[in-house]
Amino acid sequence: MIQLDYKSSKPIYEQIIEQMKFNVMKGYLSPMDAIPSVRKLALDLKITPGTVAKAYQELERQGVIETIRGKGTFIAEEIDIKQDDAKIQSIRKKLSTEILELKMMGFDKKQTVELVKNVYDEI
Amino acid sequence: MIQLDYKSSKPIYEQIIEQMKFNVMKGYLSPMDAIPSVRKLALDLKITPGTVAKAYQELERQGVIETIRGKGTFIAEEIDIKQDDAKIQSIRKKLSTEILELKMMGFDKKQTVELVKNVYDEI
Amino acid sequence: MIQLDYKSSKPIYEQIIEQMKFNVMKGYLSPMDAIPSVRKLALDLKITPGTVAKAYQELERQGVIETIRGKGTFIAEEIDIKQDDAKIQSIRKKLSTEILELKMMGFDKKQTVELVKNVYDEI
Amino acid sequence: MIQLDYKSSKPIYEQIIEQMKFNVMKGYLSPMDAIPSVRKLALDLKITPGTVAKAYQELERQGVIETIRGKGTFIAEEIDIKQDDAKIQSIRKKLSTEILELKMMGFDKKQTVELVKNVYDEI
DNA sequence: GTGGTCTAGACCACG
DNA sequence: GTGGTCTAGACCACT
Repeated sequence: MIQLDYKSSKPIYEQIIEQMKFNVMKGYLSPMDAIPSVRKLALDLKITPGTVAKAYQELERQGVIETIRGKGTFIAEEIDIKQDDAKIQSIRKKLSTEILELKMMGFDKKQTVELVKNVYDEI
Repeated sequence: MIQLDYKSSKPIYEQIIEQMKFNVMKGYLSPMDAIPSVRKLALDLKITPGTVAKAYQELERQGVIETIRGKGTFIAEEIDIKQDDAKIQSIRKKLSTEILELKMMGFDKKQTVELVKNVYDEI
Repeated sequence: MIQLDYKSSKPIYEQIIEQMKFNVMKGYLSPMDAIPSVRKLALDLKITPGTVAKAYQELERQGVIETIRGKGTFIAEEIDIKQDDAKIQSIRKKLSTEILELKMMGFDKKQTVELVKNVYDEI
Repeated sequence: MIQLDYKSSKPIYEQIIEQMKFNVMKGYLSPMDAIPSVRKLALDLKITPGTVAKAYQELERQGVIETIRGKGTFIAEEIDIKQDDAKIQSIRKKLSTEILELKMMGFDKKQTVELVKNVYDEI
């Protein structure tokens, strides 16, 4: 369900956040589905519960999951992350960094768009 | 020439690297052009020389700039960053993260490509 | 009669307490009225009896309801919660937290009082 | 600067968040002012750095403070917490709980408003 | 020196 | 059993 890359410089809790979103996007997880408890996922991934808890809290803050006290954690009924202008600007800036790298490697506009289309389809 | 965002989570030295590359890409800096010394740029940006040095080292490693002893630092004569497969994979992974965010906000393929095209043209 | 919000961070038993008080305040429940047994309310709300029992215990402690052995549970004949200074201080502290949030969002005194008046009238 | 109530059921990190906001609201802390480092405040309050860090991260997320890597943490230049409708509803619900308690104690509308005015002025 | 992340435990309220 | 909070350490990147 979640594959961690321990060598990556990306924090573990961010990897969990991203892959949980990916699983929802791909339909592997549907609204109201239960997700593993903090402790269980921690055991599975061989990390400490605190790290999983941090990921879950951020996912809840973003409206992707919902926790019910004493019951467990579930995919949110309605996931609609509103198009926050500030957030789009932030993503745009990050995209800019990656696209600059591609351009420096000689990618032209068409090649870049092609790559983005492929990546989009994978999600 | 370089605009730093101290509040950004992106390290200062990475901001310098990225903007130096951007300046080359836009033609603001051409091969053989002199760039400020470590000390001068550090003074201009009001940061410690160590941070600038770190950026220059990485830029030299990537073949973007060249240091000529006793003369100073210059934009490299021939900047050709080879299309390293490992690097493309790394960029692809980062792009994937950003595009996932867009998709969760409701961006469809066409909107995403449109955004990427705009970003590409800005560089 | 009681509407639970399982996603809320407010404990279920506290939600029961609050809404029972609300029903009394609004006149939906009058002194000597019978209220559902622990088991029945638990069934209705699809929660465990223990949670309902905890709510009833606290309501009885506060003098809002009374249990008559063999007869059932009823709204208290005389509900008069005395103006305990310690309790007022406690409420004042909680109010302060919420009003601080409003003030940070730009609410001036008049707007804040207006909001409070509206809330008061709803109860 | 910060006074913790260790007996309170309110989490320590929330107490820090609230009091930091209070200090800003009262003008005890102004934009660009440095606030104690995570470690220093932890030492002062005799708690672990992790708890302070959690408070600071939430304050940053709310736009009250800004961290500059390797430099420290500062009150944000422009604190303007936007009037999020969802947030106002949430505060309204909490206010409702407190006002219900007051009403049960016999507070009439005028007394309630008076109390709120006093609390507002204290902030 | 700074904050960010993570570990390996613990206790608590809730259901 | 669930998540929430806290402790007491550690290592890391950045400045």
